[in-house]
Amino acid sequence: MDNNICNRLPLGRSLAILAKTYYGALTKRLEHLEIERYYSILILIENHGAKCTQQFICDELKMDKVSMVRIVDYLIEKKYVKKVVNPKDRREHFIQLTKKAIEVLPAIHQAIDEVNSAALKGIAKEKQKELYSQLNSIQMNLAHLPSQKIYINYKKASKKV
Amino acid sequence: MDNNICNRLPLGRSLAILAKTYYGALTKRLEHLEIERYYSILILIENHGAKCTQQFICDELKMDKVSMVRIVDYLIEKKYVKKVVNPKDRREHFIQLTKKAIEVLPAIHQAIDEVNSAALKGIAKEKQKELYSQLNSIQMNLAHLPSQKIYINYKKASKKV
DNA sequence: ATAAATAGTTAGTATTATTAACTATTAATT
DNA sequence: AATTAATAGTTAATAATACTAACTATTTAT
Repeated sequence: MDNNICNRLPLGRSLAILAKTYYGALTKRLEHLEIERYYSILILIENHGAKCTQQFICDELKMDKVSMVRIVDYLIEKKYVKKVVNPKDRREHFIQLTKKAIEVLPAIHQAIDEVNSAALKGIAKEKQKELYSQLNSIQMNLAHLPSQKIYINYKKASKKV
Repeated sequence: MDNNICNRLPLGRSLAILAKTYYGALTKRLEHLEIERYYSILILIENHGAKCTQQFICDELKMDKVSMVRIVDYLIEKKYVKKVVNPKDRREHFIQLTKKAIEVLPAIHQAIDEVNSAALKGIAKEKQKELYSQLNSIQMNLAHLPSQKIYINYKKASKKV
């Protein structure tokens, strides 16, 4: 049997395992901050600026908006973000970083850098870039893949009708 | 802002999104089979043979054994697997494929092949191998990563003590 | 013979995802 | 201008999954 995890399992399963292992390592480094797994949200807002609506965050992180309500509530309770109604469109709420979040972000980046460089150890810098671009390309390829059910092709012999 | 998902988000988050997208595509192709996301288990057993214990499956798929109890129950209910007590060690139960599972596996493989080739479109065969080997190496690197909490390095100026 | 370890199970809890129904607001249509 | 659609966010209910602890049965180690 092949000892490469990607050959033993469906690609998506391998990716899920990687993601879980990565999250475990990262979350342990940051669990005392009480941001759970929500550092991605802080980083998203950090990158995108003061105009992140909940819907935007859901779209970027491929999460559903119902779950996002509670996550944002949690982050507000922990004082990492605040909600600001968009005066131009009062349906939208901008989720913005607080002073506390800004203070904490360097530690988050440090943890991510540590785990990233541990994860990518042994992979040359150019290869890392190539890997990132391949992963991005996979995501793009899958994002709008039409779905068609696959049916079982029973052999006539095994079907006694 | 960089438009590559891996540069916008922590690597683990990008991988989780990829995994989710992949699973979505695959599950839609197979949802009528009522194996939920458990085709990985069938494939694992297919590869490893008749001596897969629940614990082995958990170790391979990085799942916890408590959840595995219910999943195996579900797969038994749907007649995809059966439980056989290991006569050499009666604590262990081998999880084995049924005739139904064996009949269904070609359809699962076809679906995986379809989604894989869609996902990897535009990536040359040798590059695919390289990608798989990089993903495997990331998993190995992360698997036994020691964890150390990262603390916030407050500037003296911002701390009025 | 006893203690420790392992495989699996059950119960309880927490997290997350999913669906549907809802409010408030904005945009589109007649 | 009035009505209808659509959008952002919320709430409630349900289902899936993960995690912890406590438990049984069995095997291994002392």
